[in-house]
Amino acid sequence: MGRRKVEIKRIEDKISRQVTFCKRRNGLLEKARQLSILCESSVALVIVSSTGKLYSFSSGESMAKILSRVEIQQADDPETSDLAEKGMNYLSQKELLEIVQCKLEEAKSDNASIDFLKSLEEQLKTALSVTRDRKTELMMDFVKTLQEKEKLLREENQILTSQLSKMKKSLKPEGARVMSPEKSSGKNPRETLLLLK
Amino acid sequence: MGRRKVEIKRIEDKISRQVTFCKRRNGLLEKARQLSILCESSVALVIVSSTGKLYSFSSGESMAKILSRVEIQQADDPETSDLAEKGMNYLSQKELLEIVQCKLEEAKSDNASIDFLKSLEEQLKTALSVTRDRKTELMMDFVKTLQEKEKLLREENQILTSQLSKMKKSLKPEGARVMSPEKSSGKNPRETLLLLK
DNA sequence: AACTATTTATAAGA
DNA sequence: TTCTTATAAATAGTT
Repeated sequence: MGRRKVEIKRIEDKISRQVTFCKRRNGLLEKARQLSILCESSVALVIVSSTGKLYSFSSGESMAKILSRVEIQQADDPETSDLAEKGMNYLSQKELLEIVQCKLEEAKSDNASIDFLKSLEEQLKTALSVTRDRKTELMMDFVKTLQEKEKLLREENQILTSQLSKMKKSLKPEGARVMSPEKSSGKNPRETLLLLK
Repeated sequence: MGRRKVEIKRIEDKISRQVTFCKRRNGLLEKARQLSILCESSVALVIVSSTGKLYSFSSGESMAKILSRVEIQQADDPETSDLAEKGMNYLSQKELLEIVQCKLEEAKSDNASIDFLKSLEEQLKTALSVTRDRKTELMMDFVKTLQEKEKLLREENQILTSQLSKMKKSLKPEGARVMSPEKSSGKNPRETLLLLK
C-alpha cells in the first residue's frame, strides 16, 4: 500500500528496513488492538526487532493467560516432525495437524487403508497423552510459583507482626492513649492465620 | 477500508462479528508474517476467538523462545493467578478433537474408510474424556487451595499494614521517642511486597 | 465465497 | 524523524 508494490522478502537496505519496521510494527499493533475490540477476542502479539527491542500488545486478560494456551499446544520439540520414525515425543498441534492431513491424504489413495488408519489412531492417542503430560508439567510449575508466593507472604506477615508487637511494647510504658490496634481493624489477623493452618 | 468507516468498538451483530473476525484475523496473521520477513524480526501472534478457537503465527525460532522474553519482562502478572481455573482446562485437548473432526469431515469424500474414521472419532473422544483423570482433578484442587491461602495471606497483610500505619499516626503526635519500626526489623516489608507483584 | 466501493496502510519522497 | 501523497492493500457492506 505504497507508491509501489513490494515483494515480501528481506529488505536489504538497513535504513529503509528500519523505517518499514517502525511503520508496519505500529500498524500491526493497532490492527491487533482493533481485532480484539471489534470481535471481543483475545489477542497477544509480540514483536522483537532485529536489534532486540521488544514490542507487545495483549488484549484484556493478560498476556500470560493467552500464552499459556499456546505453550500447551506448541508443547515442544520442533525437531520431532516424523512421528513414526522418531518415537513421537512432544508434538505441537501444528505438527499433528500436518501429520493428520498427510496420513489422510495417503489413506485416500490407498485401498488397504485400514492399517494406516489404525496407526494414525495410535499416534493420535499418543499425542493426546503427551499433551496431557505437558499440561501436568505446566501445572506443576504453576503450583511451584504459588508456593513461592505463599512463602514470601508468610515472611512478610512475620515481619509485620513483629513490627507491630515491638511498637506495642514501646507504647505501653507511655501509658498508651491510642486506641487498641486490634479493634481499629474489622478483622483479627490471628483468625485468618488459623484458617491457613 | 470498506464501504464505510467503522468505529472501533464491539460489533453487536453476531454474524457480522464472526465474519469480520475471520477477515481481520487472516489479515493480521498475514501482516505479522510480512513484518517478520521484510524486517527480519521475531513476531509471535496468538488470537483466540470468542468461541475459544485458537490461531497463531510465529516467525522462525519457535514461539516459546520469543515468549520467554516477554514472560521475563512481564514477570509475574497478578492476573496469572486464575490461570489454573480458566486457561489450563483441557483446552488443547478440545482443540485436538476439533482438528480431528475437521479432518474427518474432509475425509468423508473417501467412501471406503468412513466407518473406520467414525470409530476413530469415537475413540478419540473417549481418550479425551480419560484426560480428565484423577491426577488432574487433584492438582486443580490443590491449586485452588493454594490460591485461597494466597488470598487470605494478602488480606492479613493488608490488615497488618493498616494497623501499623495507624499506630504510626497515633504515635507521631506524641513526639515519638520510640525507635522507628522500619529500623527495628531487618527487612522492609515493602520490599517483599514488591517481590510478589 | 465473491464482489466492489471505500477506507486504511504505507512506500517513496520531501 | 515527521509529513505528505500517490498507490497498494484491506475490508465493510452487498450479492
